[in-house]
Amino acid sequence: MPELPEVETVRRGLIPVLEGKILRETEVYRDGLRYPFPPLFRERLKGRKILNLTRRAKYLLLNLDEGYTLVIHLGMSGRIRIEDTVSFMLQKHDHVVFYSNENKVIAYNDARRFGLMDLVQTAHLTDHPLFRHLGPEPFDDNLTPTVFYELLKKRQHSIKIALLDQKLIVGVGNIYASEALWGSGIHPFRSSHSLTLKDAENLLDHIRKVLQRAIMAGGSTLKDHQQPDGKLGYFQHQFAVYGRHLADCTTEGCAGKIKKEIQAGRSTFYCDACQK
DNA sequence: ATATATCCCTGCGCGC
DNA sequence: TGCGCGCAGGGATATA
Repeated sequence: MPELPEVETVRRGLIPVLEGKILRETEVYRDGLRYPFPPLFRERLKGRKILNLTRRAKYLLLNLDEGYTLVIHLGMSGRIRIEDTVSFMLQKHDHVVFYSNENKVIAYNDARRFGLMDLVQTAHLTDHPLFRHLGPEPFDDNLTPTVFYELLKKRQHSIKIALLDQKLIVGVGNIYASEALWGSGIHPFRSSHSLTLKDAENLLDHIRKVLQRAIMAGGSTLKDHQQPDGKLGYFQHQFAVYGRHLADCTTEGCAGKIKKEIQAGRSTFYCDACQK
């Protein structure tokens, strides 16, 4: 499910369809997802112009006129698809459907309903309970290796668990945490505070590379996806370790096999031989 | 402040 | 083909 690159892919795919457009109508097919929809959700969205689409952590933000922001989180199974009004068919687990003034339909589909939507005042977004404690964006220039190192130093957790904590750094989920650690040659069970400045620099570099690569992959498949079925944000990745339990490690000269272990209830994939 | 367990819900793939 | 089971990429919350 969606980590930062998937949300970013969805955002980029929605821009041509939604930016500068009007939300003509919104239909909801249940009271809420993880949380109930806010009061007067449909009414307050009606007729709003979408100024632009941004992203914070794994949240997709539709910034509207009149000072509102529609906050969307895809949770574990949230998907967005684009269709034309004339051919639109409601599918199983379509919970929210937006109709634009240009006869496009944006359907939010979420089987597990771990996603969420909220409508908040743009000016107060950073005070929102879901946003208040978010850590730095991975691509933020202010997140230097030294800053990252200092953040990691404070944590008692293993480095893998620390990376999943959105208070430390946002956007990294279970897949890319394993991938970035493998790329850095850092063992997922090492304690966060044991990392040296050099380790932190190396890890930050690989987090950025892994996320960037995934965004590029999403972007390249986006064109294909957008044509017939309009589905955004899910595409085939090439993972080095994630889901490759017992397969050969692909590090050059490494004869190791990929291991899978549970950390804090989540699967971690790594290579014992080349991650230290 | 930080660490752990639990919960939200449905679908899918696997072994039998 | 069907059934039961374990597992799934997120994150809030309660509790210590």
